[in-house]
Amino acid sequence: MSYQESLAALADPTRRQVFETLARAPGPVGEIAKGLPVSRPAVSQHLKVLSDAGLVVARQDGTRRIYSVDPQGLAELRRWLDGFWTDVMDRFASEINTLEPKDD
Amino acid sequence: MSYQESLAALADPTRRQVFETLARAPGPVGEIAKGLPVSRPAVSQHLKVLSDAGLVVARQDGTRRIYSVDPQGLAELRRWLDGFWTDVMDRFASEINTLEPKDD
DNA sequence: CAAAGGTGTAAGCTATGACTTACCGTAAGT
DNA sequence: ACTTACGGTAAGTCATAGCTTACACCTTTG
Repeated sequence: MSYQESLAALADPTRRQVFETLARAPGPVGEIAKGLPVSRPAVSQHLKVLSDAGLVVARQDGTRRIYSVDPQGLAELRRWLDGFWTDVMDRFASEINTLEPKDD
Repeated sequence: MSYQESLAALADPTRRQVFETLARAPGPVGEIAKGLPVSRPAVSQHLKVLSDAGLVVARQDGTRRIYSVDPQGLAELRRWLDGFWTDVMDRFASEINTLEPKDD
C-alpha cells in the first residue's frame, strides 16, 4: 500500500479497465470479466494486485465477492503526485529567476 | 503523450528515479547515470521513454544533452487523476445515500 | 448430502521490457 | 585533421508480468 504500488497497478491497460469498471459501479468478478477481453481468472489476478495496492476492496455476498473502489489507494497516489507537482513548479520558478534575474 | 504513457513511464522504479533526479536538478545523461545503479545506455533508454511521454525535454549543449522535467506530462496525469478522483467520490456519496436513505 | 454457482490459486506458456556490451555519430579541443 | 568526450542506437540476454487451462474451495440450493 504505497503510491508506487498504485502507480504500477494502474499502469497496465486491462487492469486499469478493471478499475474503471469498478469506478462506474461495484460488481462481482464474473460480471467484470464479461465486459473485458480476458478470462475470469485473469480478472481475479488483476483484482488481487489492485487490492494489494489499496485501490479496491471486496465484500462477500453469498458465493460472490462484490468488489468496489477503495479511495485510499487513489488518495495516496494523488498526494504523491501533488507533492511532485509543486516541487516541479517551484524548481521551474526558481530556474526562470536564475535565467532572468530582473526581479522587479 | 497521454496520461497512459506517463503512468506506464513512471511505473518503473529506476525510470522514476531518473525522473526524480531531474526534478531536483536538470543535468546531462552521464551525470544522471552516475547516481544510479545502471549503465549510461540504460539511462538513455529511460530518457527516451520519459521524453515520449512528455515528462522530460532535452536541450543541446555542445556535445552534451541537458535534460529537464517537462510539466506537461505531469499535468496530463494530474488532470486524469483528479477527474477520476471526483468520479470515485461522487459514486461514494451516492452509494452511501442509497444504503442510508435518510436524506435529512 | 449431493449438485451447482462463483471464485481464488497453481502450473505453464509467451511476449515484453529492462539491462548489458559494442558500435557509430557528432561536437569541441589541440 | 586527429583525438577525445558525450550520447544515441543495435543486438542479444534474462527476468518478469500477463494470460490461459485445470483444479480446489466454499456457499447456497434442491
